[in-house]
Amino acid sequence: MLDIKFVRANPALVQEALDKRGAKISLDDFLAMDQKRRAILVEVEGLKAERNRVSQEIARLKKAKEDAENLVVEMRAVGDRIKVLDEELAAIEGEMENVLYYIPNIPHASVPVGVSEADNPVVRTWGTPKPMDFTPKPHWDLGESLDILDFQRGAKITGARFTIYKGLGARLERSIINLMLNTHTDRGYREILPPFIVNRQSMMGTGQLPKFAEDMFGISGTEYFLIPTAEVPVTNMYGSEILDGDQLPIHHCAYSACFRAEAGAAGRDTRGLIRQHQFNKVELVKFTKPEDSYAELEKLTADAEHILQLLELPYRVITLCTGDMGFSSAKTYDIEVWLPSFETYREISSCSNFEDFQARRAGIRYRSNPKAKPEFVHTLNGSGLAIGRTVAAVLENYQQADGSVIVPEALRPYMGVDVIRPE
RNA sequence: GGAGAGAUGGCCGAGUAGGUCGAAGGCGGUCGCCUGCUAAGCGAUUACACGGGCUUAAACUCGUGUCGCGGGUUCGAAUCCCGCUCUCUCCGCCA
Repeated sequence: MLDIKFVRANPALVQEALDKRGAKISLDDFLAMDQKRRAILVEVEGLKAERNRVSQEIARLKKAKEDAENLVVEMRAVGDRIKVLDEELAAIEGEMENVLYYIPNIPHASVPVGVSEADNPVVRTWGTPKPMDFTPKPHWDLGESLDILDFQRGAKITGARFTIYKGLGARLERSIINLMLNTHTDRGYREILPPFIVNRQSMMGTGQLPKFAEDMFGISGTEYFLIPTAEVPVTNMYGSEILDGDQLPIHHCAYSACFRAEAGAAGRDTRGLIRQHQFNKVELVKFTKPEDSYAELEKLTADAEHILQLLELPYRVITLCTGDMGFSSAKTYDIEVWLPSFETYREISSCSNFEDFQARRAGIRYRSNPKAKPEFVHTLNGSGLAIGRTVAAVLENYQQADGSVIVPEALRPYMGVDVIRPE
């Protein structure tokens, strides 16, 4: 959510930012509502001030056993008028809030202007795909022939885009989770295991709601939602709090299952682990002072990359252009891992600086010193990494001509085996 | 799930036969004083949001709102009424 004072003071700048994003929102109506709101506020507050003053006068008169009936009658009328104005005010504030909640973040000045993923520049590339003297199989074929992934039965017990991991497949998923959590905690992130279900307010806080309700799994009969990412519970942990400046930066890592309805994505990546309604992810979340957030974004991205380096998986980093960025983000790097069967790089992590966009929605503030006024923190997060896609990348990049898969060095202590063969 | 108790400022804790209470007192914090150092002591100060005025801005100042959340009664609500949420205790159930 943007600062209404900032919007008021810089309407042209905000409008330009919205246009660059391709957001079809006009601020004119909003600014007109803002003006009306303040006019009503001035009137109603004046009336309330009068009522407060006269009410004290009534108290004084009654104590002195004098007649106050005239004033009471007068204030009754004032009270009626206040009630009417308060209702008008609530209506207009509701409308404004509704607009404000649907306005995306303003892109950082360093974000390239563009309309689609085709305009995302590559920042750097790490590693080179291993040459293969055979045709690489897609991970779903490998998973099925090794009997470690079961898409058929996953669909039977739940539905499409739900997968069962078996044997060393389950072990691989768990090993990757542990490798990531151990690595990140060693590098200064405090581990969190959050609830996988959150309330509506948390979903508002990080920006999934109200705009993207159709992408979420809500729990019928309740106001609860399955989390689409650990970002939601972990970021909202400090909602409505004022932190001490010396607590910052806060670095958290968190494993969670993630649940996404992604109604609009049907038809893409229908096979394999790439696009599931339920997947596992280790998330990195940071709370920083505003002046540090962009340096922290670089470090966070590097921490996510570090996992791919440990696994020796080739990847590249791209900057999302203005037209391709997520709703809440001010700047996003995507990390894309090489998938041989796709003959391309696919997203495995998304690292974003939200600046104060989420902090304002969720009410996460800090004091730079004990006497300072509270300011909004900056929040950042990134996948560190998506587990299912990492499994896919490991299977595909480490496959051999005979259909077996070599276990990457870094995972062997967790896996207990060097090679995955049909059992 | 059933029964009961509770929710006040950073923390503890007063305040309910409605009236000058944003809220006593204590602790903690900050600033100043004092003091070989430390400890102790003395004084002052110490919520947040929104809006008006002033201003480049801040500071300042005025006002409004906030005593879990939302609504109601009333000239006036921390105090009365209704709904909700959360916490605690006991019972039941349960991994």
